[in-house]
Amino acid sequence: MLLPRTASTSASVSPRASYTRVKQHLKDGLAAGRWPPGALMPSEAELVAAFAVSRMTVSRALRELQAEGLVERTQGVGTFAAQLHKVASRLTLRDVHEEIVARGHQHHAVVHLQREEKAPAALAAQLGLAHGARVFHTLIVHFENGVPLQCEDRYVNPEAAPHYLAADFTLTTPTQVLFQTTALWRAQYSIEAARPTAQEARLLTIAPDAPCLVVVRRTFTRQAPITIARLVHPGALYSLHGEFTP
Amino acid sequence: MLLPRTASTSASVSPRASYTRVKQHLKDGLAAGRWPPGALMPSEAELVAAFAVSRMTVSRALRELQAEGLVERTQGVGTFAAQLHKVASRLTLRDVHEEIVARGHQHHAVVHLQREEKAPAALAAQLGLAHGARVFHTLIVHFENGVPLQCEDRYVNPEAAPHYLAADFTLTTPTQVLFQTTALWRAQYSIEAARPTAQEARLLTIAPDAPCLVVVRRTFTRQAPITIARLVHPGALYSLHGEFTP
DNA sequence: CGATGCTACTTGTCTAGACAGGCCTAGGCA
DNA sequence: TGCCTAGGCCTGTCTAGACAAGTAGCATCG
Repeated sequence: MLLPRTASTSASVSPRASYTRVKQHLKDGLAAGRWPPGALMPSEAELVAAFAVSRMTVSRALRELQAEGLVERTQGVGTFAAQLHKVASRLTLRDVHEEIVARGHQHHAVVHLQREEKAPAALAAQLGLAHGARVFHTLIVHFENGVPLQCEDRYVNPEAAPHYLAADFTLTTPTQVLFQTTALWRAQYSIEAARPTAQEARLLTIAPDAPCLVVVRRTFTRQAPITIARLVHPGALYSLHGEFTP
Repeated sequence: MLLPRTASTSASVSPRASYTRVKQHLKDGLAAGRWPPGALMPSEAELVAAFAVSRMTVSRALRELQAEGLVERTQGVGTFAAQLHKVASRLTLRDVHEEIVARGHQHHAVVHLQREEKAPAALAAQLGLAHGARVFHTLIVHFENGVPLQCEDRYVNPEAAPHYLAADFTLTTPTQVLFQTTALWRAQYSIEAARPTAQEARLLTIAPDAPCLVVVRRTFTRQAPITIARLVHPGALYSLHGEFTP
């Protein structure tokens, strides 16, 4: 059976993959408001007839739209246009070093602390360690083109990354070291605005009452916590950006 | 051909869907570090033999792992374990009202401004309007259990949502109105820490130098901008949270 | 009138093939 | 030695069917 190659709907490029054509047709309709949120969309059988392709092909197109959050499907009932705002905004956090390099700028780091400590009670509990256990502690300031951009205060579970302290953090970043040596399973984080501590203000050379963007990130293997990091950025210099397209 | 139903790998529940079993087996291996980032993973043919399923089935499993960012695939070469930190953290922004209700708290809003204005030059440019065109402007403070949580300063393109001003924003939120009446195509936003303006500090009843979390969000249909919103939250009360699991 | 079962329609999963096209390497040829 | 081609392996896409399982409406039976 020959491909129809009709380029029926949008006059733009028609990718050769059939499932892509079906997806694009449905996306176009959704963007044009042809199916308002909650409306019943064409069934697989109807799309099979309309596009002259096999059911596996339209099934794949619909399944991918479902994974992207654009449609909702219920077995025995049908496919429905989704409530878009539920997925409207997603944000990706990256490693500082990567971020700075991606902007084409220079990155360097100053290590203020790199040692083993006895964990305070609260921290030990968060890292799932025994009371009074020992933890690795690093305090590093990251610079973009010579300007302090991030103060990284990090505690690491020695069981998860026994050789963490051996790394040279002027050449690599804690994130890179930890991702190479541990198998990440789960990550949690919070983002908030706050004043820096006195020490952080000094290290970042900012005023003590300057607003800062504080990201606290916790990562875990499947069994145990790996690390807790507090990342403080001067509010005047740093912002997180994100974008979303269906 | 009968299903093997061997429950070979993990002793946990074995979902009946074959592609899920294949996926889970590979996820387990990745979580256990069997394939460090960049390592070559089993080919489709090997998995077909190992699981006694068809190639479409393992292909689906691998394609979904790729979509989740856990593996990278190259035609003619093979499938490789991904560098996890690139996808490690995603964050979802939600509508204030939904967020407060989801916490089981009371939400109410006070409308300080709801009118048509002549757009300043910079704003008109951002909304893709002619110089001196008219825009809709609302200024609303959202309360959680009586405490001011968000100051929402929003400009709306009248062409995208002609009836925006007719809504009663003590009963609904601008986000809800706009999502019901427009077809969203693209959203952009930035998050940063900053001081509030004098007016914002007064409306939120916080100190003028209190750190605030400021989210600026722009949304677009395929043709034109819909709205620009500045959402200001007291840093002491508000934080964004996110989680990631493979 | 109410409960029950039948039926049509829907999505979910799976198979056993097929062809296309990218990548790499071994072997042949100049 | 250097180039070049032919396989072999890999992923990417697709087909025409099949059975499973969930839903909703309708007809029938008690």
